[in-house]
Amino acid sequence: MSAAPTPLDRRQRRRLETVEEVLDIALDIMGEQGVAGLSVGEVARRMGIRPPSLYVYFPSKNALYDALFARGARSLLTAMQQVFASSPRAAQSAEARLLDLGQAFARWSVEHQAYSQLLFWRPVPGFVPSKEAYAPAVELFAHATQQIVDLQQRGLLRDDVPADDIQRDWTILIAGVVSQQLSNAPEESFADGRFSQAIPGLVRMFASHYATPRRSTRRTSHVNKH
Amino acid sequence: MSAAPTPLDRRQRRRLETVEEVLDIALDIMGEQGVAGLSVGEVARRMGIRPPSLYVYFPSKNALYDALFARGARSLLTAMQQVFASSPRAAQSAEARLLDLGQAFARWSVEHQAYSQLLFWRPVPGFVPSKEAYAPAVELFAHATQQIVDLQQRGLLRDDVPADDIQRDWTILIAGVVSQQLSNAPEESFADGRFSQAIPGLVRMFASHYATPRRSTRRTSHVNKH
DNA sequence: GTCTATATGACGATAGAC
DNA sequence: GTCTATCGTCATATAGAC
Repeated sequence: MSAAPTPLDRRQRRRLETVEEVLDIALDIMGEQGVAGLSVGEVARRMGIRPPSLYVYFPSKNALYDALFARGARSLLTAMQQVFASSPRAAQSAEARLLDLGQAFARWSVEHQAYSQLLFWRPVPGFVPSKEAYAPAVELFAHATQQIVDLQQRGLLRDDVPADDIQRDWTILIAGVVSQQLSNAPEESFADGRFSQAIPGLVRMFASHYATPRRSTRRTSHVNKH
Repeated sequence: MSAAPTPLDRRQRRRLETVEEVLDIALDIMGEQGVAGLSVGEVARRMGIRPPSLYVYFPSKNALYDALFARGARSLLTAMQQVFASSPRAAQSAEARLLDLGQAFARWSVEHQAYSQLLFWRPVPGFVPSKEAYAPAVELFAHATQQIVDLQQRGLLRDDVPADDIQRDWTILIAGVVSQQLSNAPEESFADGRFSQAIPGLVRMFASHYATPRRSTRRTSHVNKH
């Protein structure tokens, strides 16, 4: 649908290039001033044009935010799909698999902080992402659910707990790492970050907690969580 | 120092009342429009005065944010001190104690979302809280460290892992719950929230992971976390 | 078709009258 | 302590040059 086979003429190609340039510059500004610090005038200033000219490409500032949201969501989805596709059905433990997934997510978040804040928090008053911009995030969530189900079906995660519940706790864990790192140590790299370094230990804790119980082991109930 | 014994005269008392009214209204606006959506003009409008009149009480919009930050941090500290002081040295398990602490923190965060966003995230471009405004948060962090150390000294948490490391993982867990709830389900109450309801299970996982190991149990290493 | 020039109304902030 | 008047900047809209 969106991948139209019709070749783009010069004008359309030039227009797309300009749109990309606007988005690149907007991303720079958000990185410097904070997500809510983006201003249309500043984008125009850096491009050497007047603010009204930008309205040829984006009908409003929120439309610009929406394009940035869509771009960020696609970037994150692409980054995670690398991991989803890696070592398919390999004899990887739940812990190793979850570690790959969690680190990829946290790494992208730390290395794309402006996108992260726009995607995960609500920093811009009045801006709500459109359904189209949000679509890659929905797809990513579905892929992540499937990863949990896969691990359950391979007997690497307990299957007497709904995948949704495991995923909820998993997202809490990773969101916590990202939230703490971005809030308290945004200048630390992923490799050096105090909070990103906690991921292996946390994943080990998580994988142990949701491991398939050994047969005939009397376990403390997981039922009364609700 | 700050609790001056000098009685306030009428003028000073009236001034403080006005300051409190400004802060109350500002909090309302942040709740409706988002933290970055606060505007000096809107505060003045709701008070029935002109915007310049507010500059008698706050020299800038960021000073207003700073007062709100300080107020929020004091409110959170007070809420948590209720829990710190409760059942002192009681024969409470680590899990029960951590559950009380985590739920109190998350409850306050969910029930004071505007403060939470201001305190935990960075939604206002150019605003950095002053040292004085930040002080209650520093004190809260120190209290929380002491809670971990207490549990270690009472033999309820393993003491072969630095309290700082345990606290880091603990803050990640609670920050994750709060972050997910505020981002994805801000309208759900603490009691009904999909993410706040995950706290008991997560605390059980956490308390088990950091429980004092039974004697002569060969355990998977906690050392190679660094 | 894409830009410039220009205008409107809101914002944060300041100066000075009362 | 509150006001009016004012400034510079912002997002946004429109008219018209090329």
